[in-house]
Amino acid sequence: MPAKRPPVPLSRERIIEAALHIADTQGLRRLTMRRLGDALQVEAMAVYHHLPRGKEALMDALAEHVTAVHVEPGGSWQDGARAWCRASRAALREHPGVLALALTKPPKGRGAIALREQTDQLAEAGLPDAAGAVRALRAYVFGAVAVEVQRSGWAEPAGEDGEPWLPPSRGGGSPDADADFELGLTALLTGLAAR
Amino acid sequence: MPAKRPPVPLSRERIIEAALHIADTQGLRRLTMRRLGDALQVEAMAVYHHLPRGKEALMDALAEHVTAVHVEPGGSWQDGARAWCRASRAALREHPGVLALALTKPPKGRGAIALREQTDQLAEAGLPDAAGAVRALRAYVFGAVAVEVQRSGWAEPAGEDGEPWLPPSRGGGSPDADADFELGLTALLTGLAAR
DNA sequence: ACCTGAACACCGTTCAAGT
DNA sequence: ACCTGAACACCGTTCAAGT
Repeated sequence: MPAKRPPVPLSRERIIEAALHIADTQGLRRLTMRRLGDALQVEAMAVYHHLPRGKEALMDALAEHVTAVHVEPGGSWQDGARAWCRASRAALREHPGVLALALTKPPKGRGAIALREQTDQLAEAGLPDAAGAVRALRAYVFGAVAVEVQRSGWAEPAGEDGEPWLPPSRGGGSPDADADFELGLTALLTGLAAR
Repeated sequence: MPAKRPPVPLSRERIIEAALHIADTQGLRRLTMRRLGDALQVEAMAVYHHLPRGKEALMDALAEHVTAVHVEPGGSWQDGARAWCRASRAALREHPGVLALALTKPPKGRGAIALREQTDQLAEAGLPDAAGAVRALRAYVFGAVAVEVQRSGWAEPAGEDGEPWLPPSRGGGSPDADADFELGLTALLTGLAAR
């Protein structure tokens, strides 16, 4: 006979993981404290012990999770910028259910830190206006992913009534979306170099 | 003594207008059928008569409102594209409360029509891959506005407890945001011409 | 320290009923 | 045709209580 209490205790990580799964799978509007509790085999109120500000804290944590991207420093600033943009795109695409939060919530916590880190790395690699560049790169990635995810048909009725959604394709994007992204990214880097 | 019934009858337009005001002013999460009813001096249930699919239809209508942008056809395709991007940016900036919907919901209804119209206008003006161009332009505008609105501090606690929010600045953006937008737009148009 | 149960105010939506 | 009132299932959050 199984124990009534969850075998592994609750944690911030497990809560976020479960929340991401619900959002990606059923949509943000169906991510509910009670449903989240169910998924974790716990009463909804247990979540408040790990995320004291409740649902608002959960939303912040989700945006942070998908937005706090790091890459190794080496190489030219172009290499660094390219790697960071690719990684950011991948992170956002992986969790379309919380894209609205990522595009909309101002960076906080680990997300804000990652931003400063990337700015420093680009400056270190010799780029003059690193802050402006990070702004432009972020805007590029945001726009590209927003259009990609819109076109992927995510966020639509999901068939008749809440049946789960299949990710657009395994391990990356459709080849033309990838090519578009790389093309625009190269153009943007050229533009930034000419500033 | 005032009449109990609203002097001017409910309509789709008035509902959308009131909903935009609530979303821009208090945030999307506080846009509630009941609050919407209050703002319109009507019971919440009256809204369903004008938007049969209820809140889902309301969300669609809001995204549509802020997304269905038209400009006059004349001039080079560059002129047309530039005008359309400026108008789209202005429309999105005007209603930061529903930006998440606009960036996230696939175009439907008048929004989808406006997209086709703009594609046709660019093709008519001599641009080879007009569909790809509209995709790129849309991505550019989306990303730019997302970063702008994030930086404007909208969507934050709004002070202590739900006090209203002041638009970033009257009649347009901060001058450097405008300059950044124009700079990137010019670069993008150059890139599209070289395809 | 960590989780539960009951409670409260609020939410979306339905449906029959009013005018 | 247009709106209301009452009702239902569900939601976020609190708080005292259990272990």
